[in-house]
Amino acid sequence: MSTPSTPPATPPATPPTATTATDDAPPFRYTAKLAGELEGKWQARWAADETFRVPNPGQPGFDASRPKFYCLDMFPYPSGAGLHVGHPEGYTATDIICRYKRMAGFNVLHPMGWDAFGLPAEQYAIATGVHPSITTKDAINNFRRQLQRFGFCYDWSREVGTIDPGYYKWTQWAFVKLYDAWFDAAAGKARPISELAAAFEAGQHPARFNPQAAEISDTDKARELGVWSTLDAATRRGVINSYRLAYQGTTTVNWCPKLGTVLANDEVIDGRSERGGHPVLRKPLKQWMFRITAYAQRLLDQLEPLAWPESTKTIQREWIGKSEGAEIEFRVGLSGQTQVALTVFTTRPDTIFGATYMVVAPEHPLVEAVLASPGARTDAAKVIAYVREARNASDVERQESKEKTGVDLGVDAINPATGKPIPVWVADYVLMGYGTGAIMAVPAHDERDYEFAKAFVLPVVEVVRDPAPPAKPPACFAGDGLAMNSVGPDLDINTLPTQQAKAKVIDWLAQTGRGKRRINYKLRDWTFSRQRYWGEPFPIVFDEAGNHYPVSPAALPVLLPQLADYAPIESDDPQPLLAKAGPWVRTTAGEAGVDPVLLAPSTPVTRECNTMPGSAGSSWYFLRFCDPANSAAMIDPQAERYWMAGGVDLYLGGAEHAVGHLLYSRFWTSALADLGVLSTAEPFGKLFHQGMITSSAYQRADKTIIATDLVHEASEGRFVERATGETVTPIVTKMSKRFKNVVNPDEVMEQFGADTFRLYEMAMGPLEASKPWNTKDIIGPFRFLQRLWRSCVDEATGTLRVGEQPPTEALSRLLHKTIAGVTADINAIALHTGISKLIELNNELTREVASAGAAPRAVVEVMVRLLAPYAPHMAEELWQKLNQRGLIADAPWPIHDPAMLVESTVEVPVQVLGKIKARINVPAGADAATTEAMALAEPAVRAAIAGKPIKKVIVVPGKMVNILTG
RNA sequence: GCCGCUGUAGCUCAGUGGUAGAGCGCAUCCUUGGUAAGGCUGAGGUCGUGGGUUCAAAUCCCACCAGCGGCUCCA
Repeated sequence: MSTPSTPPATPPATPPTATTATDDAPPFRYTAKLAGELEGKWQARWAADETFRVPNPGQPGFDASRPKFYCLDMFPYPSGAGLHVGHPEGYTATDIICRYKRMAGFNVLHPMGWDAFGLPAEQYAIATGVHPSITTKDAINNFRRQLQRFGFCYDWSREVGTIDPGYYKWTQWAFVKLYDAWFDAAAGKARPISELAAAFEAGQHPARFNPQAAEISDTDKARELGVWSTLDAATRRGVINSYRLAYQGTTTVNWCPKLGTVLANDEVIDGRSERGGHPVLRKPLKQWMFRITAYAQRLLDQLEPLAWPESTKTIQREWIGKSEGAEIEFRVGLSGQTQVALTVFTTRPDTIFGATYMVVAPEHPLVEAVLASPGARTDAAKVIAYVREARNASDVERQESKEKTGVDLGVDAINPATGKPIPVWVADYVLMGYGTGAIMAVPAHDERDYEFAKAFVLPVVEVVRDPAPPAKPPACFAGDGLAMNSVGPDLDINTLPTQQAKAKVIDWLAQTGRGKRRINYKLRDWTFSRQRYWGEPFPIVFDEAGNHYPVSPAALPVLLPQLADYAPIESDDPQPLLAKAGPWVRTTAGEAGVDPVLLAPSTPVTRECNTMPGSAGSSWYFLRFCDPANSAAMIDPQAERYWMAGGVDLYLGGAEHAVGHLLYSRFWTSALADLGVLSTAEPFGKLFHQGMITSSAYQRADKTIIATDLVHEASEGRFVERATGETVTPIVTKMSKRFKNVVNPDEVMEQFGADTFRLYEMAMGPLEASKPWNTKDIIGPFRFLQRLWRSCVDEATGTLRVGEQPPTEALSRLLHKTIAGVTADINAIALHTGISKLIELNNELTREVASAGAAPRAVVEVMVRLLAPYAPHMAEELWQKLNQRGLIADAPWPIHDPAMLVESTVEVPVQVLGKIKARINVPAGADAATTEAMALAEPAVRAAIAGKPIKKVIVVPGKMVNILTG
């Protein structure tokens, strides 16, 4: 027997009169209009109450008894086009998780900010003259408005933007911190540069250039410098600089003339810029670089325990690209008696007896040495022509053909193992940027060397035997095996397995001074200069001799100067745009804020005119969210220790940042932790990638994609291009303005409301999968919300329609099953299956409403809380109607009763010879004998057995019975 | 070429050895003062293909096919 509920405590002020559907709809049906009203109402309430503001330790209202949960979204670049439907996918997921965590009793840090430096605003400025800060701020305001429309539970009091001077002050500060630091290989961590200088002074550290420095030549590295105090100032400065984590190096960079800037390797795809697809050239340029390579091993080791997708960890490992092997020195004879050393890196020192020739990269210094002092066979003209052509080739051209090309340098090296001469070639399949830029070629056991040897008819000597050769042995065996043909004057590794052979060769190399064990990494130092305007200025000035000095922390930030125009400087050589700001560029040490101890205040200096790349501000923003307004420090240590303990608890964003942003952030965090700024070296304890939301488009026969508005459906399922009449194939692909298949979230919310939008995007499929947007499917989640609303609310009066009667046993069981399921699903980030469970619960509830006349209050009070993370606005409204105090956002998360999950009887299928013949209901927990007896008593089973002898009966209690007959 | 992921109803996806499921779509009927709607009922599946293991395979193993993503001369 149900009792009518009391009227709601707070009836809506004005009943909705119209709907998008019809004017005849009941006044309190859940329509887009009603949804919009509820959503506005609750968003205003959350904002007014500062519901989602979370205090730091030590601040009023901080509850130390609650565990912390730091949930971070990758902050967006606020483009002028506004949000697309891909943004809210991840943001909705984290919002659901954060709302659940709040209800489950956590202190939740869930911030949002803006990655706002970047090229698009600057290109707009070039075209229109509008300052990038204006367009960027407009875009930010639009993004914020759109995000707030979704009802996300961000703590907006913590909002930061990388373009705020109060923010980039600390980006610059971090740069100086790394500039004033070196990596102590012995300690395995970064230390202040002053400690290195002191160690040099005290003679505790040998006075020499950093042997790991990429920017220092081998000859400088080999120099014995002697006693530190006897060195001249320039040498000492050069030595110190070679250790700094931020240094100036002249490297071949990816110069994009069209964008007027240098790009990082991960910003270049197939020789073209990731942004815009413009051609990229390789040019030598003096750049600020970060010595991230010093951290290669740390970045590998620290990666292991992280709760990241295994695929992303693999990508990072491969990007760092550790390979273990040996460095081997070969003597090369030039003209006359001249000999030079040629050092190679190899992972297969065990194949040294099979090294029948050598190859150097076109950029290798040996090429110049040979041309200066040619051998008897040297064809200088041919070498020069080849090297010139190879050097001028862009990356695209080099990759176009894998045909092996090369030229004999006409000189010989001595294979140290055999003592025999082998020719030295130059070829572009050897890359200057990897290892030493030179290889010993072992054509019998390396595919590339084999192809080259085949093309130029060079000898192939087998030195490794495949212990288990396949039926069709390949021409070239690159695996591990047993050494053969490997005896020389003073080394014999015959019959040794590859691993042992490697060890023995390395020992021999070390003993005879011809080489040593070496670990090589693919990872390169991080190019940190850009020649653009809209980025952080470097806190660096140069004296007239070109020496660099940091701006002292007290003088930060170095503000961006105003420019009259933002067009790139027309020049064959890369030129930074800030060079246009003459009066800003030419200043004095005192005005720039250089420490007077370093440089007298009156000294004329010029400022660094490059700016930092977009990845500067994003390498540490997760730290600033912990303490966004601090003007005295990058981050308060207490706040950092609290929120960053174990790293961010959940970091959600696209997989496209697997190596760029995620690696850079790890490097900054590790280095800043080494230097005592942070307590945690790894920024992101748990990482999750959401999939891309795709959309439909059409593809021509030649695989090009055509915009949706240029196609029509000629007949059922057949699509043709209007202009040509050519048949096109419907496909799913990423959303793009070009394909005219972009969905605007504002319009969707206008039609259905934010709760429906959130539900739809989550119900599309697993968060990590890429999923096509189907506008016609949105009605599904909308109807679910409508039905749920109707289960609880009288559509004619808007009053609650719940009864105080106890729920039926079945509904009660389902309710507890749903609590357990939804909770487990949220914890597992399986948000789509959680929605299904809520739909099923509501379906059962609808049946109960139909029979009893009202929904049991006990069920509704739980169901609404389960709904709250997904559809927070409707949940708040129903919570209020249920006459509950306070916000549902602060309500406790329901806990299920495990006893209610135990079924009293279970249905068990009975198979005869593996085919299901009947289903029987047995008491839960019935043993095998009972189950078997019940199965054999079932008439349909007896019929299937048909009197045949029973050979065996398999019973899995509670699961199934299988009867095998003879 | 290498690595990874995916392949289940028309569509999008759950289901990790033991009864093939959900939402949307589709069909039938009901309601026609809830109607760009609600409800009832239903159809629809060689679980990519082939082999193997097992009493039993969508699920485990092997091979192959297709699609998607990443890397790509890394010595």
